[in-house]
Amino acid sequence: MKELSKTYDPKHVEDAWFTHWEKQGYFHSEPKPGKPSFCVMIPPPNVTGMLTMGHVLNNTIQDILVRKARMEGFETMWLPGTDHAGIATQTRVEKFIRENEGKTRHDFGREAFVNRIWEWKDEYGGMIIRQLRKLGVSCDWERERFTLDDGLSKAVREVFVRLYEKGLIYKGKRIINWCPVSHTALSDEEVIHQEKNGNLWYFKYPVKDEKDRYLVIATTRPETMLGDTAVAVNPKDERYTDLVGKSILLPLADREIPIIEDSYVDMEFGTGAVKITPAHDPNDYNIGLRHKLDFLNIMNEDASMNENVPKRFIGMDRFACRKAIVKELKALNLVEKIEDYTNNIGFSERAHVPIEPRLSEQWFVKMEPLAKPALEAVNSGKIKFNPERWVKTYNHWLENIRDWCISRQLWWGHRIPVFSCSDCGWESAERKDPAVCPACGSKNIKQDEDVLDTWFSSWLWPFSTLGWPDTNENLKYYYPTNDMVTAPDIIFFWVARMIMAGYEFMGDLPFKNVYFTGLIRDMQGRKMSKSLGNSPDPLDVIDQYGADALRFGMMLIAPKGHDILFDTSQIELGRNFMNKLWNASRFVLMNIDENTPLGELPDDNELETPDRWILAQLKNTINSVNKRFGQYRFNDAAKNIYDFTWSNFCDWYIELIKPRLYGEDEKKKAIALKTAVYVLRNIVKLLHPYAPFITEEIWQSVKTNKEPDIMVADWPKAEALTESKKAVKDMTLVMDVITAIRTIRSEMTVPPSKKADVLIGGGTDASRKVLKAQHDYIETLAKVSDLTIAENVEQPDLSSSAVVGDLEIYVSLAGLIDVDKEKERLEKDIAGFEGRIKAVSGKLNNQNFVSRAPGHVVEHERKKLAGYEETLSLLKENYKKLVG
RNA sequence: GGGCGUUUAGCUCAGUUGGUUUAGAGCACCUGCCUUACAAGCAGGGGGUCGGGGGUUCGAGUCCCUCAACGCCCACCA
Repeated sequence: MKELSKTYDPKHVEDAWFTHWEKQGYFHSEPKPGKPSFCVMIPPPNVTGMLTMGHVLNNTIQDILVRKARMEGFETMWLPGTDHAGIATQTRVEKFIRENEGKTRHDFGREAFVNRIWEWKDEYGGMIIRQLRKLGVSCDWERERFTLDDGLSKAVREVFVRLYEKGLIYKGKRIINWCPVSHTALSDEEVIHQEKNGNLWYFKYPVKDEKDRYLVIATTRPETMLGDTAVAVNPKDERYTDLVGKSILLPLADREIPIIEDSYVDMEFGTGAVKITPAHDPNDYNIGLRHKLDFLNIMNEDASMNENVPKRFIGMDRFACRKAIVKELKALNLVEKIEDYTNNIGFSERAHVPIEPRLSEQWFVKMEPLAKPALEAVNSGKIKFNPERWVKTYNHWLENIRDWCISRQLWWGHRIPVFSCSDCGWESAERKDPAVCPACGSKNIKQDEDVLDTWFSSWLWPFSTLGWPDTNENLKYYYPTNDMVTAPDIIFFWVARMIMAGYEFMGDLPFKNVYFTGLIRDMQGRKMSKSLGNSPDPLDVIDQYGADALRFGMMLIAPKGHDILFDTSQIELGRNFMNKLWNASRFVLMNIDENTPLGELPDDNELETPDRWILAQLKNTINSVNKRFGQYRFNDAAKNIYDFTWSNFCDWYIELIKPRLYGEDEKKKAIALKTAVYVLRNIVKLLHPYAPFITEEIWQSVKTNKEPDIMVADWPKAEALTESKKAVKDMTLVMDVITAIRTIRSEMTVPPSKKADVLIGGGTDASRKVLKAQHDYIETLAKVSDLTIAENVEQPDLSSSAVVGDLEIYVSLAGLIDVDKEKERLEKDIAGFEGRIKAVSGKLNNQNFVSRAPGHVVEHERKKLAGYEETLSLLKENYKKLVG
């Protein structure tokens, strides 16, 4: 027997087990040809990241999948790692250096600065991985990877060169999304569109050689007017036909620009005349191309005005310049009106400032050829999405895919492996840095300055982490992986691209299932964010309630694929459950000794009805849990385990076996104990994926010496158990009777200390036989002093009555009966059954129902009605007796 | 402008292919209990007609249409 504290204290348990598991090597996996594998790749968190509730949800789900697979006998490998997160990390370290040393990255130069980031990474990076361990996640920690480590860098380079050689990577001068804070290009996916209240300014542009004639244009971005190189109208717009071909004298800039026609222009919007700024707007850029306009760049990298604008504006920030321009135009009486206007503004995902469309030379991946097999894989069901509805989103993006801007003007990342020769003009992507120009032998070669988008390494994650491009055992054994668990907000960034890369480079799918989690929000439905301060620190929650409670509580409130409104108080449910389980275990352990056989089921003929009942319920629970897992319904499976443990095992079964445990009959006691231990062993196994620590702790006390730790033990088998339909039916009756007596006692406020005499009459020979056989349980659980069960019983004078089916129950209440209360009770019951009878007979009186509904449904309703009527008549009889 | 999701008890949510009771759970609430596993607990109770409207069906919270509210995603109208 083991001494256990009255309240479960996770702190004393969790870290120790994690250390133990790691020491035992349970986390590690090696290919075992012949044995089925189960592999999950962690979505690598940013190396700068800290653990959030979102990570808790995501990684708990992965750990549940992985731990269950491990127990089911798969060779299970969950590969952890971090992402170098180009912009986020570089920005972070720049800030660090600025704050600590007052320097900028330019004070160091590229190489020294990158070295500083590596130093920073070694010291502060990957915090999140250490935090994840507190959660108990069972990653193969020996296989931790980093998107910028040597192996992955090799994969990135190989992929770049292959795509380059295939003609799928090209360099082009385009309008791209420019982040004026990070000074780099961004992909379309890194731009967040937000509706903002702004203005629509109507400016009067003077027409050249036409006195007092103006063309009024509407704009949301006055500052770009300094870069206008045309004004466009729709060719069908008769209002302006006579102006086409004429020129505008652009105010402030004092330039002459043409008035052109283009069908892109919407006649309905604004004035139907549009200022064209080809270097600062994607649409204007296209018009500029069509009409061979000048591309006048008027901004610096930080979105301040450059030397292409009149002197007084040079150096101004774009928004300051906007104000200045409006002011000057107003002074010139060239502002016709200003309207309120709501428009969509693109913000930089990382720096949270409006992006600036900028014309620059960048590298792109041609995506369309890659999209085809990726679309096919998901639509044919080879790769399954859970929930399935995300397929639509996925398809829409892939069907309208645009080329991917992969170059970033940063220092932290994989440098683009393109080299060029300044002597002969040779340029090529190379697997190895060339020493001299392969074309002319010159030493004047240099590498492209840019680095690659972070996602250019992430999209290779499922196979680059396994050693690709080198063929090896790991790749052969673990690829394709099984489940990918991620949030839907990176379906484009990552999921779609991984599928494309999987097919392009491995010729096969990267994973078989994708599970999209919901987002964690606060109780007001707001996203959790640092600035709102509404994101609890998971480590605090773990400290307060324990990792198991956090994991289980989180899973209980996380329905499949839906957002979660999270509040820390909800974790109390998890904590309470852990404590409940702990105490149930304590109870069992207090009663067993060294001689109690563990893991054995008593002989079938020795079992009593409650034993058969709990084992049948256990069977149902195992089956149901397995089914829910198959559907990725982790919350439902958690609920199954919770209900079985709390309601069936604790509330009923433990109470039911107390008479045997406290009785004199050693054999009966042993059978009850064996069964209880058996059930408890299965409970902790079922719960282990959710709550690894407490289940391991309890398991140690109920496992045999030969059995391994729970983390590597066998998953419960439902086949080992029988359905025992009769036992379930009988116990249901017994429990109903007990509940009915308890209800009377409670409503009549009989003190728990006071036992009452109970008479049960009516029913069938069979049902009375069942009750007689189980009378001990009724007496104990309903606190009955004298129990009489007979076909005909006489209602005692001072008693309260209830009806269970066709059984009448009388609880003797001498001195406690309150006639008014009793009347009220019976009236309520009678009304209840009258309501039911009305509903059912309504159905049965409907000829259409009787003739058209399936026979078994009608039959069922008939049986219901008969039962209700019997109950009702008994209730009425009792009521009559009561009121005289 | 397109697409998606949500709307069930005071709160947070279940309700899987339409037919087991008059729709369930946790929290909150009310009553009674420190009953030797557990007061982070035990026993009992009250509370919703399932966003509005229409339809299909013998039968709908569960399918269809429509309206409304909230939320999310995508989209180059200045």
